[in-house]
Amino acid sequence: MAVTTTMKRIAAELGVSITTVSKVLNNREDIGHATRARVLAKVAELGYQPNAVARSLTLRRTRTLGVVIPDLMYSFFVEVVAGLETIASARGYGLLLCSSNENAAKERAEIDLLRQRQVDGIVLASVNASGNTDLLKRLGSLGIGLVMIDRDDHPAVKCDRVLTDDLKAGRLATTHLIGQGRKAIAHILGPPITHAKRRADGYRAALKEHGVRARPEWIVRGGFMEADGYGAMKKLLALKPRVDAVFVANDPAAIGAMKAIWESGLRVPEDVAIVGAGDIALGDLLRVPLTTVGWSRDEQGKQAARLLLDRIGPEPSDSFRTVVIPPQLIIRRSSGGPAA
Amino acid sequence: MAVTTTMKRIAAELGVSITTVSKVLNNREDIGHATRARVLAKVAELGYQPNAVARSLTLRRTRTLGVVIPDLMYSFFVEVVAGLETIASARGYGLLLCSSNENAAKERAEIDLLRQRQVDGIVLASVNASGNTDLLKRLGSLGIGLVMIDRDDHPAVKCDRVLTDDLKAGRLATTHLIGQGRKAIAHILGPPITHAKRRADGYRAALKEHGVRARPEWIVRGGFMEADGYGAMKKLLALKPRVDAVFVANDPAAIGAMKAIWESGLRVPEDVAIVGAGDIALGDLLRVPLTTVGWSRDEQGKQAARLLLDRIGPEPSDSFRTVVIPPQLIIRRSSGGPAA
DNA sequence: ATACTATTCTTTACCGCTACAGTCAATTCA
DNA sequence: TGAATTGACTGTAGCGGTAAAGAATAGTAT
Repeated sequence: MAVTTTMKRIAAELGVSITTVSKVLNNREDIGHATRARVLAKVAELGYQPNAVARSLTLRRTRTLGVVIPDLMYSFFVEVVAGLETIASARGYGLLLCSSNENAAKERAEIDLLRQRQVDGIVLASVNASGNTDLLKRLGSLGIGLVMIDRDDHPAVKCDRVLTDDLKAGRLATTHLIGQGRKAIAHILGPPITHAKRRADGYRAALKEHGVRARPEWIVRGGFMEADGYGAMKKLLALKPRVDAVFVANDPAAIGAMKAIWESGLRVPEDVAIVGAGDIALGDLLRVPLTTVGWSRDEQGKQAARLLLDRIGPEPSDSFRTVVIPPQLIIRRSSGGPAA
Repeated sequence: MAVTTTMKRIAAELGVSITTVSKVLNNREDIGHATRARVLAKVAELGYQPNAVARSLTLRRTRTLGVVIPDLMYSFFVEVVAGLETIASARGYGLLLCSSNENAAKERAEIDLLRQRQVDGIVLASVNASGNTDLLKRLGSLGIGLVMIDRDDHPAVKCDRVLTDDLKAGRLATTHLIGQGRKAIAHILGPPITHAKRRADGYRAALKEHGVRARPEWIVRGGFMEADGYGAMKKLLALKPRVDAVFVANDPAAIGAMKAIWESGLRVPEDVAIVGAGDIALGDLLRVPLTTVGWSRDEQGKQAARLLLDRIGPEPSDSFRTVVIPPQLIIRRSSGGPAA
C-alpha cells in the first residue's frame, strides 16, 4: 500500500502546522492568502482526500444514514431507496443498506450494527411489531434519528413517519371493483402488520358504504409475496359460488393470484377481476396489466430523507411529523378496466 | 443525548484499565477468569456497543464495501446487490450504496467519497469507459479492493471481475430466432459499452455461422432504457421489407420495442419476434412473456462479494480472477416460443 | 533463598482529524 | 509610548479504540 496522504504529511512538507491545513480545508477565515494557496496547491499535488473515518470520530457524526428494509428483491423498497439516495447524495450523505429479510431478529442485528457504525439516522421499514420496539425507542436518546417508512407498527415509538393512507387505498380499490359491477368481492390479506390490516379495513369500509355483502370466507390470509397470493387464490378458487373479484393486499401477491387463476383455466378480468396495491414497476407491462392502487415511492423516499436530515440537522423540529403520501387508483385491464 | 457507553466508562466503573476491557471484548487470552466475567457483566449491564468508527480508525479497515451501480430503478443491479448483501452481511460487512446515474462524473465523485470513507473494497458496475480509468487503477495502491461487475470496460484496470459471456448471450438469442425460422433478424444495439458490443458481436457471429443475411440498416442504435428500445423499434418498423425478428440488447429496451410494435398495430411474436437479454424480474408476467437470455444476478452478486472479500482478506490471491456467469436462453412467448 | 518464568494486568503511543486556547508580531488607539 | 486589538498561525487535548511493550504478582526450578 502506498503512503497515505494525510494532513500531517501536507503540513510537514509545507512546514506549517496540521491545524493550519485543517483550517484551509474547512474554509476558516483566519488563514492568510499566501498560505491558503500553498496548502491548496499541495493538496492538489498529492491528491489528498480527507479521511472521513477520522473526521467522523472527532465530529461525532458520520454523514451516513442507515437503511433497513425487509426485502431487496421486489422493486417497492428499492424505488424508495432510489428516492432516498437522490436526496441523501445531494446533501453529502451516504447510505448504508441492510436487508432484514422480514425477520425481526435480523432487523435487530442490523440496527445494532448501524448503531455501532454510528450512523446519524436510520430509515426503517420495520418488520412485524413486537420485538424491536424497545430498541427503536432507545435510538433517539442515542442521538440517532429515525424515520419509519411504509409501515406503521410500533405506535409507541416517537419518530417521523412517511406513510400511505392504506385505509383509503383499500377503499379506492374495493370501490372501483364495486363500480365495475362485481358482486362477490374477496380480499387476500397481507401479513399481520398494521399496514396490511388497514387495507383490509378499507376493503370492509367500502363494502359497507355501498351495502355490498361479503362472506367471511372471502377474506383469506395471504402475505406480501407472490407465493402467498398464489396460495390464497387457490383457496378462494375452491369456494363454491365463485368470487368474481379480488382485492389483493399488494402487487406481487396479486401477480401470484393471477397465476393461480390462469392455472385453473379462468380468465382475468372476465372471470375474476384483480386489483393489487403498490404499483410496482412493470405492472403495466404484465400479460394482463394490473389495476392497482399506487403512490410515489420516489416521493416517499425523498420525503423520508428530508424528514430525517431535518431531524438530525442543526435545529430539528420539536415535534414528530407524519407525512402521508396520497394513494391513487391506477386502472388497467385486470379489473375489467376501461374496456369492460 | 444520553451518556454514551464507552470502554472508558466500563473501565472506570470497574477500576480496571481500558486495555483490559478491550482485551476481554476481543477475546484475548491474557485476562483472568474473574476479571473477564466482571467486564462482561458490566458490558451487558450498560448495553455497551463498540464504536465501529473508532475501531476503523485504528485498525485501518471499516468492514464496509462500497457499491456503485448506474441505476437503482431497473431490477438488474438491485438483484445483484441483493446477492452481495447476503454474503457481505453474513461476513459482517456493510454495504455503502451509491448510484452513478450512468454519469461518469457522478461515478467519479461517488468513488472518491467511498475512498474518503475508507471502504475496504468497491463493487463497481462502471459507466462507459474513458474518464475514470486512472482513478480505478489507483484504487489498488490505496489499499482498496475492486471488483467490476457486469461491465467489461476499463481493460487496463487490474482487478477481479464477474461478467457474463455476452458474446454467447448474443449468439444464443440470435441462433434461437434463426431456429424459429425467422429470416429478417434485426438488432437493437445497447449503449456504446463493451458489454453491449459483445452482444452485437454474438448476433453477427450467429448470423454468419448459419449463413443468414442481414442488412446493415437492421442494426440500429438503441440503448438500455425502455425509451431507447421504443425509439429504435420505431425506426426499424419504418423500413420497407419489414424485419420479422429483433434481438434487443436488454430487456427494458425489449419491452420498449414491444410497445412500439403494438402501437403500430402489429403483433408479437406473430409479426415480429422479440428476444431480450438480462431476464429481469416479472419478464415472465408481461403481456407477452419475454424470451430472453438470462443469468443469475444473485450468483453474480455473491461471486462478486466472495472475490472482493477474498482479495481484501488476510491472504489475497496474487492473480486477478474473472468469473464468468454462464448465460442461458429462457424461451417464452415473445420469440414465437414453444407454441410457434 | 535466588533467579527464572508465567500470568495478568497497566502504561504509553498512535490512528487522522478538529476544537479550543494560546502565541507572537504588527497595528491601532489613547 | 505603552496598552489593547487584530491577524495569522501553532500546540495540545481528545474523539474511542487497539497494539506493543512494560510492570507486578505468583509459581517454579535450582
